[in-house]
Amino acid sequence: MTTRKTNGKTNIGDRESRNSGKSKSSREPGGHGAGKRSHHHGDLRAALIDAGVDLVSEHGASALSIRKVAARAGVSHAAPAHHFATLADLRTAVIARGHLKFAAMMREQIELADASDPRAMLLAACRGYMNFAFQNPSMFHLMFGGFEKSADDMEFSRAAEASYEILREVSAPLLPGRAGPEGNEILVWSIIHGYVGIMLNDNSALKDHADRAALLEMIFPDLPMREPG
Amino acid sequence: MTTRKTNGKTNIGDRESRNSGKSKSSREPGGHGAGKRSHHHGDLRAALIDAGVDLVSEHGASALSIRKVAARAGVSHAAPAHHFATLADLRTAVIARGHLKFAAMMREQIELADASDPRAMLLAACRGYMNFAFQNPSMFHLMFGGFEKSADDMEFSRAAEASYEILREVSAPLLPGRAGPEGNEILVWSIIHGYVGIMLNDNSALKDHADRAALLEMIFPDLPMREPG
DNA sequence: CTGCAATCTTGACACTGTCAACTTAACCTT
DNA sequence: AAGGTTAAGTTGACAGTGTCAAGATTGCAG
Repeated sequence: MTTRKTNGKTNIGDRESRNSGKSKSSREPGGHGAGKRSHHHGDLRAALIDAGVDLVSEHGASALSIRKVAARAGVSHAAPAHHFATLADLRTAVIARGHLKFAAMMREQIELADASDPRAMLLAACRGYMNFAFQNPSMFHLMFGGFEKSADDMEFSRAAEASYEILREVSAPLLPGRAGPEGNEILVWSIIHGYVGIMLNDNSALKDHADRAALLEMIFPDLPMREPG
Repeated sequence: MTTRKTNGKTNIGDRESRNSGKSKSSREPGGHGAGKRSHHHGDLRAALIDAGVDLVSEHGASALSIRKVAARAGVSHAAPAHHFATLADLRTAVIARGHLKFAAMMREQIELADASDPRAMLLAACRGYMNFAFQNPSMFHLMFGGFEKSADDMEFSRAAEASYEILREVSAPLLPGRAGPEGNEILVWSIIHGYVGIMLNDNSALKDHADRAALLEMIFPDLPMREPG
């Protein structure tokens, strides 16, 4: 039986918030570089991604839908097709956006750390990793939960690569162990990725480890690192 | 434009494979224990889960659908409702089935290992873990990819707990390090879970590590273990 | 100013989960 | 055994989904 929502939210397609507040007649169609921002809507592609990010954050990874982002952006259900041919394309763009924030949150912590202390740098990156995952669990699931992505999205590829590059950087000072340089990088990566994945999967017994920042330091083994200098 | 399937498979609802081969009049309604196996169909609940497992294996974690498992079991689209009230319930049952195989594959490897060598036992469990994940990637995603589950499913809870118990067992001989006994258990778990998760997420550079069994031994740090006795 | 191409709209189709009402079959009571 | 209750199956409907097709609108290029 469980609980059922009888039929909430019938007011999906409320238009009228089309160009709210933005510049209406001062469109300044000049350069401005990357954005398409040409026709009716100000910048629909970006608005759809924004809506998608919110949607995922509010209702989970599998709540991302073409029709809902269209409604949120105030356009018809078929409008997104001109920017994202399939749902996977939209999803990939949203994931790319997620990777930007993911990388930003890691860099944020890294810049607070002592740059001359490789271990502090590594732990800082992992702290940023965890902060992102626990503050955006749905986005994390969307990014790493095995959803289909359009492989040819360059924006996504670059954003994802930027994230991985950070982990490569902080793993670089590790002295190669049995597994070689690449092996240690994978090790660090596996630990933090696996730890977060487990914690997000509501696994009862381990969930109540409140002080994750402290646990982070403890959970890492004594990886051999180069001397600072 | 990507590739599109014009409109394949219109023959969804082919009935006629209702009781194919099974005992038709010799239903033997006696004890036989757990199964409900009472009315029209032989054992619809199990058949639906079977179909669900196949469906996930063939078309991915998000291809699991009530109507498709119903069609595969040869019943109407609303028949599953009497066994699984919602899609999340069906999904949870399929995941429970996955955990059974997951645990079995770990135990399979453990029993091949030298029981007096704790490290061999731990590596064996992890080998089974990896075997399951790489042979059933879609099921792995379904199990750990953040899909909604019905929390009150006892069959699932027991199956999942059985899996975790195996990891606890093989982690037990670890000597407590900085993180304490529980910390080391989480560490082992994180490494294998994270490694598999990363490998399944087609992350370019690391994908071509062919010999995973060999890498498995290398990637583990030198965790302190009790002497065999 | 005329065409064109990009953008957005409406409409349709097949598919989905879920609910409601109905039919049927198995069991339980008398 | 007859009858009633209920579980297990059916058809039908509804809202919501991705996606395609065709028409309308807009801004820019010629």
